[in-house]
Amino acid sequence: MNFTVTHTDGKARRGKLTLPHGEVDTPQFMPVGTVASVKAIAPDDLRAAGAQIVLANTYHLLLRPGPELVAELGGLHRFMSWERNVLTDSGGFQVYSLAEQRRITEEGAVFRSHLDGSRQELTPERATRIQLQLGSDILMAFDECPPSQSPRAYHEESLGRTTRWARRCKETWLTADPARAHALFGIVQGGLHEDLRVRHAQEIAELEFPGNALGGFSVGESPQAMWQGVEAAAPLLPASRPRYLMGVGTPEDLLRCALSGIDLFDCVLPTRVARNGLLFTRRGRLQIKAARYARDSGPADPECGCYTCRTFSRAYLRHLFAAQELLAFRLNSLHNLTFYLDLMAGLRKAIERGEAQGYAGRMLESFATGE
RNA sequence: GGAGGGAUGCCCGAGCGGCCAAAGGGAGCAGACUGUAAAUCUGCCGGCUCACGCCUUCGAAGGUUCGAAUCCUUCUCCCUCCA
Repeated sequence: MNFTVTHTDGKARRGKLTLPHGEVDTPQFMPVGTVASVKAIAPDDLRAAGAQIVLANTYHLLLRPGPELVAELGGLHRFMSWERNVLTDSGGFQVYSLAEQRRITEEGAVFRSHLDGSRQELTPERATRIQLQLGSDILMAFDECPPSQSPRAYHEESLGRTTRWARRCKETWLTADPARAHALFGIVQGGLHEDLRVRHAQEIAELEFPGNALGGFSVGESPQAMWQGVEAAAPLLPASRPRYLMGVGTPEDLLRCALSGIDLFDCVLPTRVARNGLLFTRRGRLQIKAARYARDSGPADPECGCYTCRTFSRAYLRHLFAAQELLAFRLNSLHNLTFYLDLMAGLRKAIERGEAQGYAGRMLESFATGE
């Protein structure tokens, strides 16, 4: 893996990340394909939207279809017919999202499968090996992601463990992948406690991962608190390596956090809300199911060049959604992903020209106009 | 022609003397969604009112009762069976 920052503009960075399955221009957004599929979207659509890397999930693929099967069929890329890059989350987020059915020990986390109730265990070693089996381009360290409102004492306890887990992930990675064909990213936690973030960022930086991530944001705190936390934490991550803000966020979040020096983002938001009838546009959020669009012959976003906006009216998209037609999921998802990826592309250009602030400001203002 | 069953809010459908402006669905309307347990969830959904509350509703008309969607009478319409 190679990462080069080609331009900086304030704290914002324009970079190029070279991975086994192609280059990734940063700042970049990674669509989420948890179970080796970006819901409702085929690889053709992903390419058309401009995606360079997608995210998949260790926990989900462990349960089904199993890493051995994926490996047997040639790895994740071949299995899902996606020849560009894949980042896999370690299952650390499921430590948070499946809190009621899991137990954490020093060794790792024991889950109750949400599919069949069976007992599943993820340890740093196992999570790392599974990601290597999947053939991921970027593996994530196995971490614990506590809710932001957890007591400080809990965060402290958790951080120590996450660091020890990170060390174990690294050892497993270096042993199993001595050539470092796959990259492993460390994850910095610490909630909204700035001193804890500082401490943990140091611990993780010392392990010298090829890239680093901020975890534990957008897990219950206000957007303002998140922006502030990210602004403070981003500079703590080594400047020469990619910085990945996990699980964030809204278009506004991406702009603000990229200005703070974040290079990579992922979020289920654009695809999930697409399936619930919400479209992101340059004029803000558009509830496509709203009655006011029943006779609207215009495109969802007049400035968008995606297949959905080039081809269909708001009235038709509203009809598809109301009729629960499956095409609605694809068209809405394709649009939202295109919007996110275009937003990042625009920001990259702006950084190159030293106009990142202006670009972000104009976009944020535009989002607020509505319609 | 005879016997029985039924008519409830936009639709379907519970209710069978007071706790009923009336369960539950659906439709409609509005909103939420941030490393996906999500084609999920939440709220509103007779009228007036910010609200307390008031008004008008359960096929129609009349009656019984302190009180009726619920009981009685007549009428209208629908369904099933027999001829």
